[in-house]
Amino acid sequence: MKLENIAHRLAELGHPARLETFRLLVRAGYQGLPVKDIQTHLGIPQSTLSHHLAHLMSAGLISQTREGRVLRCRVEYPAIKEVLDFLMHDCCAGVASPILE
Amino acid sequence: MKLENIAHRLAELGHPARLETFRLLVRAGYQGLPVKDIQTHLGIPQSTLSHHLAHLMSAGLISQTREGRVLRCRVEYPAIKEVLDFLMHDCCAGVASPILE
DNA sequence: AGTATAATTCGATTAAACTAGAATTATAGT
DNA sequence: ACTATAATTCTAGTTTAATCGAATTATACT
Repeated sequence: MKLENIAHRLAELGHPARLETFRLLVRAGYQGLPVKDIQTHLGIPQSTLSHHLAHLMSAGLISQTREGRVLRCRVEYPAIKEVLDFLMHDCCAGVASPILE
Repeated sequence: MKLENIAHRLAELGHPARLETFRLLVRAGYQGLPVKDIQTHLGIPQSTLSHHLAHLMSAGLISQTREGRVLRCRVEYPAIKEVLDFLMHDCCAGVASPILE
């Protein structure tokens, strides 16, 4: 995993609306959430949310599957795991102790 | 720790030059690195790097101490630990297994 | 005092992100 | 076919980030 890709994912998580969305989706687990439900929780316009979801998609942090009229969003766990692995291992190699203390 | 602050830190880490800088500083450990050394590693103009360092400072991710003409930069470990804790616990509460598998 | 080095701040430009209303697409139900 | 709902895409305005040369500040050395 290239540093640029990790930076991209961190940047996409680095917006309050997107981080809140991501947290909601993580808490929703495997079943995920429809876009509408996310919008209800965040209370922002559809077009703005759609734009943020496109950002999270572009970084591979979430996926979407259509179920009739509903688009269901889910966390892409391997993607967030790569980010965590980078921060914990590649990035912090050899100095784990100050992090973990 | 408020979600907005975590988002701010993630956003500041979400730039290749800054993430590379942060990785260098983590690897340098407690002794940190002078700005000059970081600049040599990254190969970008001083003013651009200074701007990125100010960003990392604003998020509390690094600190700087002057030693004569040299400004030494260090990782603020508690700050990055809060980010990791958020991603691992607050954000991923109750669904640790898909992350850890 | 004069010179050199480290690093920031200033200033200006370019590029990208954010926001959201309006229009559009896609699907479901009657 | 018509209507309603879910969601995106279009379009445009505003704001913020990124870049970097030039000027400035701060310190050290001789």
